[in-house]
Amino acid sequence: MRVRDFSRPTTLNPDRLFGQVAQKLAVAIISGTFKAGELLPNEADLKSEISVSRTAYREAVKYLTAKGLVEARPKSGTRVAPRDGWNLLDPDVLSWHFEADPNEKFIRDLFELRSFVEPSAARLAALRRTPADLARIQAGYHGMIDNPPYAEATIRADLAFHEAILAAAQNSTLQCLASVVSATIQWSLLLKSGDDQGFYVTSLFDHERVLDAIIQRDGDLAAARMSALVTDSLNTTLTFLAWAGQQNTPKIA
Amino acid sequence: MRVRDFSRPTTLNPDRLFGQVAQKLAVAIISGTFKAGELLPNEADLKSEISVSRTAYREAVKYLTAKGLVEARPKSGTRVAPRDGWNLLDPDVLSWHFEADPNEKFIRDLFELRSFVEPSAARLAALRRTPADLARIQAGYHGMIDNPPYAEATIRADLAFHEAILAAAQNSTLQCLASVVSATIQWSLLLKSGDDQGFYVTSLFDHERVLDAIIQRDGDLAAARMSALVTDSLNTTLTFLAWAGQQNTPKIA
DNA sequence: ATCTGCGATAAAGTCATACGATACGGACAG
DNA sequence: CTGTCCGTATCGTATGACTTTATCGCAGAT
Repeated sequence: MRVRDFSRPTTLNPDRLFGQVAQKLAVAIISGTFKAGELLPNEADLKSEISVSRTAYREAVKYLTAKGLVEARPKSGTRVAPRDGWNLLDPDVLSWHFEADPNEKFIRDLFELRSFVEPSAARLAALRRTPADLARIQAGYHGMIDNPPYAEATIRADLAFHEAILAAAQNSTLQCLASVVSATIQWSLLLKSGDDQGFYVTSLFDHERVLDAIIQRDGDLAAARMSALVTDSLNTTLTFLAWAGQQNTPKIA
Repeated sequence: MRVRDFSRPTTLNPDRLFGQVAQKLAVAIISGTFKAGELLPNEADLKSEISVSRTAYREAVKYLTAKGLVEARPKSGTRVAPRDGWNLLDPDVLSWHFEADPNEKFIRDLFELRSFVEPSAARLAALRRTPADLARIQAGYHGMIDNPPYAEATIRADLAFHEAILAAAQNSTLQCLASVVSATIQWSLLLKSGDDQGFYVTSLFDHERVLDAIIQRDGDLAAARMSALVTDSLNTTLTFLAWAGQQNTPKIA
């Protein structure tokens, strides 16, 4: 399931060697290749898998430790942490999920969280937006309608639209959830690519209505419309997930 | 402002050397000792501050990199990242904030986010709770009323109460926000310690009403009552913040 | 036979050193 | 004053040795 990831820059640098190792390990953990037990014998993996120095390996492990994926203890080895210890909201962790098979439960959870947060964020954005904020939001919207459906530029504009709304809410912690919103958007676009155009025009209309409410500075309206947008997005995504679930073996965690 | 931190176990191990270095650096960054520019000359800090090997130092930096606090570039040095790049929702990052002076804007932001998320979580908890979930929630509540006000056991029970509700919502991403809820609770308890008892009984009553709604499996009621609980908690905290702001110099970022 | 305690051991943690890559900045020449 | 070049500072990576720690097994005692 290797797919294009349009996430805003994560903290991990894939150019660096340790970054590649971290990514490789992380994807293996998230995919379930490594369960929640003991894992990779340090030196063995070091020498065999990819010839990499202990330094690079250890720094990769530290990176994963910081995100709660693994926990290393002096004697028992480096274990994969239980899933409820992972920082699922971390941009890197979210991004790594795109490299693994879609986890329906997880995607539903993300949408659910988004449905709690983003309408409220839209309300605040309508009330607190600065002229610069509004310009960013409008730029995102225009980027969506000025580009062909499902084009990379369109997706980027979509993400920019939602990020701009979160930024306009003037709440630093809400901005940290931008990666959650980005992730759900990307999942929905990815999963329903090649689908009919009905969903697409609906989505555009939903965005326009949100933008309109924010322009009017109508908080409640913005929240309601953003709520509708998220619901629509979720429904189309679920439609595909249900369809895909019937196709092959439904391996839902 | 060093205070007792009752957070659930973070991923950082303070027993390890690199963990102490990471904590030290992180607090310095969050406190604003290091701004968003160049920072600590590697070797100089290495040799002077605390005699620590390059390995420990580098792994500490990698840990902070993973949380978005710093970004190291091959030549220009290790810079402190701009604040909007920090993973403010990370348990460690939240925890480190307790070591710095209270940042009113940040605390307000945390409460705002909590007010968006926790009522919805309470609604789900009322609808999806298992018997085990309910037992956990009730255990938390009883821990609050069976212990003296502001005792450590009471605070732990308070945190457990809210964590149990988040867990009962059966949404893994909501559980990741438990640290946000914990942080706001601790800020409110910390800031208004030594205050009058009125707030305390109000808080207990708020909790009881939430529990009652969850027992009744009334989602809307649970959401409304949790919303009231958060509002009350925020108001008492703001009361103190405003009062404290008049006392000494209001250095609010 | 079960429990207790101590030591061997394995793995992570830490330290020291070395070399390579790179970007910043200053020196020198035009 | 400007442009080029080289030195240097700093991070990235590699390697080897030593230390700390916690687990496991063995031995002894109850």
